[in-house]
Amino acid sequence: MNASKSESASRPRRRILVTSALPYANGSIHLGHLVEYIQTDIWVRFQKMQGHQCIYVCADDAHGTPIMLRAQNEGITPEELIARTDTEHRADFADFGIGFDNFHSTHSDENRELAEYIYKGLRDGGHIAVRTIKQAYDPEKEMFLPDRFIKGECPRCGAADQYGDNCEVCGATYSPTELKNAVSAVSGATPVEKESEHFFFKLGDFETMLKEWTAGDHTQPEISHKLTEWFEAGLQDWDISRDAPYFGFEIPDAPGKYFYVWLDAPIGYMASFKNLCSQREDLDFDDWWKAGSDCEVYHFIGKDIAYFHTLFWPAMLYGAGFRTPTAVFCHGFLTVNGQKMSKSRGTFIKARSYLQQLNPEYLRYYYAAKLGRGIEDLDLNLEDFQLRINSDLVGKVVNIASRCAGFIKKRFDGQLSSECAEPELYARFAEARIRIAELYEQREFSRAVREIMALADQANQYIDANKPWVLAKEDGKDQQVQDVCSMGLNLFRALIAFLKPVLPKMAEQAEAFLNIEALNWEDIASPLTDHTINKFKPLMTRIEAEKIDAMLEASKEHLQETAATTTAAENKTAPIAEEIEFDDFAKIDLRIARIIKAEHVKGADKLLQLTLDIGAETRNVFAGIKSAYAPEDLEGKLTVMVANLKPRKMRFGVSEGMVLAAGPGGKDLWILEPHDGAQPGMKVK
RNA sequence: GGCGAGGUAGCUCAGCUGGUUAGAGCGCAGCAUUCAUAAUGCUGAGGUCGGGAGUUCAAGUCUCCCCCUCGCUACCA
Repeated sequence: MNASKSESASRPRRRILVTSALPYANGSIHLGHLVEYIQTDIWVRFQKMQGHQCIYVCADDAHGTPIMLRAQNEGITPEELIARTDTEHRADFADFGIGFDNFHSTHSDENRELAEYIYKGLRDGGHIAVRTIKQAYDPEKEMFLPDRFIKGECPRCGAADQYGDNCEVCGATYSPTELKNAVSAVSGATPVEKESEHFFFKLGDFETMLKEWTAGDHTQPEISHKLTEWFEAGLQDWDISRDAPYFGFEIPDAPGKYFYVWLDAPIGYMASFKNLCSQREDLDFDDWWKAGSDCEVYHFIGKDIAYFHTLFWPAMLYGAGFRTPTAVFCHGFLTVNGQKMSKSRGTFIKARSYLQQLNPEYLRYYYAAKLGRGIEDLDLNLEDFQLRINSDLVGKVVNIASRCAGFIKKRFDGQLSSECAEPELYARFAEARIRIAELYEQREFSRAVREIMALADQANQYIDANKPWVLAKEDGKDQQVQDVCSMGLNLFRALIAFLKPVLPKMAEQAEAFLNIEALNWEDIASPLTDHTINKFKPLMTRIEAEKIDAMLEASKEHLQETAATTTAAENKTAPIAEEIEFDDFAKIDLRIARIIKAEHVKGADKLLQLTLDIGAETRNVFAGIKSAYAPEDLEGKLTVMVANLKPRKMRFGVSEGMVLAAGPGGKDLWILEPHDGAQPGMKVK
């Protein structure tokens, strides 16, 4: 013990600030978010166990148009909305054992001050440009509309209900002004074009600095490749202002202009830390954030927001005279059972839905068992999840304590042997702490877990080879029984310490069982001897398949509610088109068609090629319904087509008409099907 | 289409700069065991390493072509 303390004291104590990306205050935390928070939390807990000063901060990302509008829809203020979300987020994180040192909000005084300070620094440095741009404007609501709040018909394919930037049906990209019959998704009014002055951050000013920074091992190799690509494409000015009304911070000396949410979001990392500094004597904000600080700053993020964190963010900090991040660590996305999370399959699982059925530490372990330092996507295979937890944690690790504790408690009154029976075996475990620590440090959690489980196997093999249950029946073997079981418990203690960053709650229970102080990494250097333990209680129970099923089922139900509400909202925002004469309608020749063949189109993302029988002839039609239908599900079915639509040459061939479908797009798309009795070729009127 | 990341036993994944019969865990089969939350131990069966061609004495590992998956991006009524 003493030796280990001096050893740890001899290493320099690092000062490390760690962040996870800020969750948006407009929605619930789900299992995808948790990959990042769990990854970060494990790393932070590991650093703390090493004796370093490691500070983990986060905050809700509370600004922006979606939050403003959602609050309006609910008839509450944005402040009320974000306060409610804050409570929910904090509870979810706490229940998953995410141990933030501080969780703050971007809608805070600290963040306002810092955002203004950074902005002024950039402005005074000549890095802000002002230009007038044209933008869609809702005259009724009197606000500028982000692209995703404008809906209309796709200028190319005519699909209804498409967003302002691209068509989900045909994939066309365009500007919102090109949409036909465009309406504001906010009020239903027709948007008009209006000019406005916007502020731009001149990212290009920082090209040299950024190239140096990104070359300096601050990002993973995969991201560094991506950055090269971005540099080649050229660094564009970044639009950082939005016009009132907007929920955010007003820009200094620019009434009616607000910081774009993505400007003040990363500043929220600093703001949260600053808020913590105000509560703690031992932390000095400038010490950590001044240029050239020797403290370390790490951002854990998803690969989708790498651009913000590896270009905008370092440039902003540098331009305003602050230090830049030590490193930005990206991770991949979560898939469930090998596919993107899906609401209809019930695999879009909220943190709370999980917690209602399962122990959060199961998920922490499973993620740890699959996380590495790369940016590959991580798959939560639920069957594998169940088997893995039951086998590794319950069957191997916890079982070691379970099979030793009874002997020690009953026959030796909870007393461990005064000497370590197998010093060589213990030394193997003790020495492993160096290797495992290095793996944690490198964020190679999956490798660390593999090492730990290999040790757990050794512990079980040891017990099996020495068979205390046999010795216990023989006279005069008491000492051996005590020695073997004490040894087993010491190996268990080491395993628990190794797993503690991953399983903090189970570690705490194990510490109570072993009757010891909170374990630190170096405690593993020597075993427990002459020590009294407490009664053993099961530390973890097996996962039952029913729990997983219940979680999926609950997540499915959840979808139905949200689907109903969004459909209602869309009906409201899609007004009936202009009145027409019967003659206008009669021009359209609609026919019953039988889909005699349906197949994928090579190279097309959204199209299916249909061969339609309309009685007298067959037609070749391309339909943008691949996202909603599999070809084999369509063949043989009847539907309705526009038979006299002028043939259109497409990249993949000529389309001789179109089939009719309803729905917003994506998976939610339904083609029309006549009642039984209709025959191919019949006219629809 | 471009760029990036992948495609290794039923499942989840290791395999660094090319070098003995391709590995682990889980699952499966058989045996042993009963201290332990039916947990543990031993043994075993499973792979032409996405496909093809090439470089090499030697390729899962390098080169080229193709197929598939995921992401970003563009295009496609």
